Amino acid sequence: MPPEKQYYQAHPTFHVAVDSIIFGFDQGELKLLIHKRQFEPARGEWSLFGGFVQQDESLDEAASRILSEHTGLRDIYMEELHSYGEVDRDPAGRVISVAYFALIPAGEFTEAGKSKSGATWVSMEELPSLIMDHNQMVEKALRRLKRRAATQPIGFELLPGEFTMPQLQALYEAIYQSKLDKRNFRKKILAMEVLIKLDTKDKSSSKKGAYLYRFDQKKYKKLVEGGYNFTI
Amino acid sequence: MPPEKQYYQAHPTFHVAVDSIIFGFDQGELKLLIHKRQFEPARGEWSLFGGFVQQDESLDEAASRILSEHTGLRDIYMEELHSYGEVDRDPAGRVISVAYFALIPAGEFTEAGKSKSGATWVSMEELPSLIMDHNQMVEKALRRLKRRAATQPIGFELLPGEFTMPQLQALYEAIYQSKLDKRNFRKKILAMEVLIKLDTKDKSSSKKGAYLYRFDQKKYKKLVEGGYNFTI
DNA sequence: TCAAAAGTGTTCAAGATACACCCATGA
DNA sequence: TCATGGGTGTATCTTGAACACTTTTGA
Repeated sequence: MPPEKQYYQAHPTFHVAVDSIIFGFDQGELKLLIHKRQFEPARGEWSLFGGFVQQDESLDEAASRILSEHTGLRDIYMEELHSYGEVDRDPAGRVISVAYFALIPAGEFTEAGKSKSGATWVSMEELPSLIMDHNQMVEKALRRLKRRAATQPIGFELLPGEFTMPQLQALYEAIYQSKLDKRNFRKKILAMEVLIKLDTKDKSSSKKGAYLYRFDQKKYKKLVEGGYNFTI
Repeated sequence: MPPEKQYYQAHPTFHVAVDSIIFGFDQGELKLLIHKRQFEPARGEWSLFGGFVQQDESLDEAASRILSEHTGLRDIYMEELHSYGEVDRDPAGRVISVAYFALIPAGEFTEAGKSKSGATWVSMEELPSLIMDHNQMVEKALRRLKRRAATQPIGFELLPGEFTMPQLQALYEAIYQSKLDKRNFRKKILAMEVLIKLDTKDKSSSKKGAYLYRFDQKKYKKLVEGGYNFTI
C-alpha cells in the first residue's frame, strides 16, 4: 500500500448524509416540503428529505439524486447551505450531514407533493417539530432565502416561467412576512430591467387580468458578469 | 444489532477533512496563512491548513483543533464556509472536506507565522497555486470576507483590540481593493456607535498620532438583537 | 353598475458621495 | 520650519419611503 493511503487510513471515516430544505410557494404562502421518516430511529416523525451519500457521487449529485428520488423533479435550484457535524446529532450513530437549500417552482409544486414517499407541503407559518437538528437547518435556510431574495433574483425560481407582478409581489411578501407598496415594488423590479413583459394577461385572479412577465436569463447573466447586484 | 444500525451500515463511509482559509492583515495587506504540505500526495506543495476529523469531535471542534495545532492560537473567529465533495478532488482517495474561514487578529499575527509547521503568510495579491481545490476555497472565502465586512463589523476580528481609524480604513481598503474617502468612512463607522474612543494615541505611524478605539462588544450585541445590521 | 384587483407618479426625507483645508508633531 | 499623516464639515445627488386615484371587466 502506498504511504499516502496508509496515512489516510489511520483516520476514521463517517457516514455522510445530505438533507434538503425544499421551499415552495403556493396560495400566497411560503411552504416547506417534508415527510414522515421511514426508518429508525424516529420513524414516523417529521423530517426533511435526506439520504446517505454514496461512493460514486459528489455531495451535489447526492443532493440532486435524493431530491429527484423523492419528488421526481430534476434541474431544481439547489445550493449547499451548511454542514452539521455535532458528535451526537444523530442518536443512532455518527452522521455528518450536509444541508442543501432547494427552491421548487410553483408549476411543479403539486406534482412534488404527490410523490409516493408521502411528501407533504407545510406552511412555514405552522411548521411542526422536526427530527434531530432539522428545525435548526430550516431556520438557517430561511435566513438564506431572505438574503438571497434581497440580493439576487432568486425569487423567480419559486414562480412558474410566466408570472404576474402581483404574484411576484406576493412571493416577496411571503418571504419577508411584511406588506410591500405596489408602486415602489414595481418600480424597483422594473428598474432592474431583467423582466420581459408579455402581451398576454393572466385572468385567473382578477377580471381585469394582470400582464405576464418572463425573467430574462441572458440579460441577467450579462449584468452579473458586469458586476451588478440586485437589491429589493 | 438494532435495525437502525443495520440500515446505516448498508451505506459507505468517508474520510472527512477540514481545511481552513486563515486571513490576517499586516503591512496594509490582506494575507493568507498557508504551508507546505507534509505528507503525500502533493507533499511540499502549498496548501491550506487542514486535517482529518476524528471520532470524538464535531466539525467545528476539528477546525479549532487543527488551527490551534498549527498556530498555537485559540478563540479565533471561525465559521464554516462550504463543503467540497467532488468524487475525485483528492487524488489519493475519497475525502470530503469542510472548509472553514478564520480571521486572526493582527496582534497575534507574527506568532502564528512562526509556528513549527512552516506556516507562511502570503499576500492575497500574489497568491501561489495551491493543491487540489484549495484556490477555489480561497476565492469563496474572499467573497465571504467582503460580504461579511460590509454587513457585520467583522473587520475588527483582524485588528488588535485597540486600533486607530487609519488602520481600520486601511483594512477595509485592503479587503475591497479600493480607496475610501477618509471623512465618509469615519462618518459611517462612528454612526454605528459601536466604537469607544480612548484618550491614548498611537504614534507608531505618524508624529501627530492617531486616537485609539476599542470595539464595544456589549453595544454591538444589543444592536444585533434589536435587528440592526451594518453596512460599510 | 359595481365590486375587485391591476395599474400608474410625485413629493419628501434620508443616506451616500464628493470635495479641501487646518492641526499636531518630530525631525 | 516643514514634511507627514490625522482630523474635520458642507453641499449635492441619489435612493428609498410614503401616499390615492383611475382602469378594466365579469358577474
